[in-house]
Amino acid sequence: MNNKISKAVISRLPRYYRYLKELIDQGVERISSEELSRLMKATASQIRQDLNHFGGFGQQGYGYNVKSLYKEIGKILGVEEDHHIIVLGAGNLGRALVKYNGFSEHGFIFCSLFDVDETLCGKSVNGVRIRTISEAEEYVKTHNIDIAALTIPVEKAREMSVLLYQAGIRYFWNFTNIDLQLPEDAIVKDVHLLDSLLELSYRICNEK
Amino acid sequence: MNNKISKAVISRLPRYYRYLKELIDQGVERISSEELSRLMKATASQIRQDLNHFGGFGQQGYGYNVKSLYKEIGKILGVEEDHHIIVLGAGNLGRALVKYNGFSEHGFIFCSLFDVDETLCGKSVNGVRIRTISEAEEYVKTHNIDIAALTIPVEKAREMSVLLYQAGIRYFWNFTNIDLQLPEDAIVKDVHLLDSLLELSYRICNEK
DNA sequence: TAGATTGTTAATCGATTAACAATC
DNA sequence: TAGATTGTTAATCGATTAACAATC
Repeated sequence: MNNKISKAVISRLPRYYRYLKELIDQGVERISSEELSRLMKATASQIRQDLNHFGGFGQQGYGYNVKSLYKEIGKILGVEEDHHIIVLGAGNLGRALVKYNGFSEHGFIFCSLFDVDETLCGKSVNGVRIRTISEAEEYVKTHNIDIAALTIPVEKAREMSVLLYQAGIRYFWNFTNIDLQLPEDAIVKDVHLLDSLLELSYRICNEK
Repeated sequence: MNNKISKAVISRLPRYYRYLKELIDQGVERISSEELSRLMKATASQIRQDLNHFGGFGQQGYGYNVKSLYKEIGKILGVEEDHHIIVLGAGNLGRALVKYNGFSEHGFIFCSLFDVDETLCGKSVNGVRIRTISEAEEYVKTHNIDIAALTIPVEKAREMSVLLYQAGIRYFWNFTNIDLQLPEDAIVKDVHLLDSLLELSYRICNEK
């Protein structure tokens, strides 16, 4: 089932997932790749190709059952399992992530915040306790943590990403303005906010 | 100079920009595409191709002057011009964006926050005033706004994106969990946080 | 000049789209 | 069965990489 599915395909799965949810909410029971392609502004061909990487979810002459396809993609994306996250940095962004409640319904659980500021230690944000960053290594060694979200300053991020990798973390959600330097088997998902603003800026300046 | 440069190329420019900044900070004066490729984990070929879309910044036998290349890419990205941003939604994420001071050095200026909660009206976040969301349309018509950042709930985002488009906004920084439905000439840069978490989740579940 | 490295063309690779036989 | 639409193979397109002549 899973022989080297390209990043492009994987990155489209959450989008399918979103559109299917919407269709469920609208009470749509079945949909053809053709109809879905019109909604999503993709080609029907691509949709069928993408889905067939994971199995034959459709039925000739009928299309796809919305509910069951939604469920299948959810399974593929792993929303049926819990994922434990720690957040490095209890600044504005780190706290905003923890306060947002939209992640939990897909199995993402914030376990702890960590900050260099010791005066924050012991406080809680949305029920999630803040610890000092020096406790982070020990914490991931003694808890079942899947993902580390990094919302700390660049220099601290360099240091902590390596330290957390050594402690066993392999999945990173990186909000810092650098590329993490980690071994090949670390999976880093970057959210480079400044980069995305700069892309907008490029479009503003070059495409009047 | 500017005949249809692909999105892939444009999306790499901020990254070049970051690495060049770092090299400047380290006091590096010149760099070859070969050296840079090792740093950035790209091919030297790609770097030379990419840069040559915008002009011959290098010199045979020498390489690229770090400072001047940084400056040139900055110009291309438009960091020498100011960009005015409004933020729809004064929730945790909206406030975090406004409070983060790392954008201003590249010309990004937050002009106003807007929220449905009228009790917030008149307050300020990091010196940026909060207004009621019903004032947003009038505000963009009477001020020089380039970018609208959306950090509001889905239903409100659908409504407000159309309204802002009609008021003249063409550039959107979208943090909501939907794809905006706007005419072709609207440029939307999505920051789909849940999508990126789901990609991580996929990797966790499918690549042990 | 010789060496280094670019700018640029050509080759390769991978991803997207088109086409159609299979089948519900 | 006939019509619709998938699953899948083949064709196309675009992006990446390799190669090398140009040139500093």
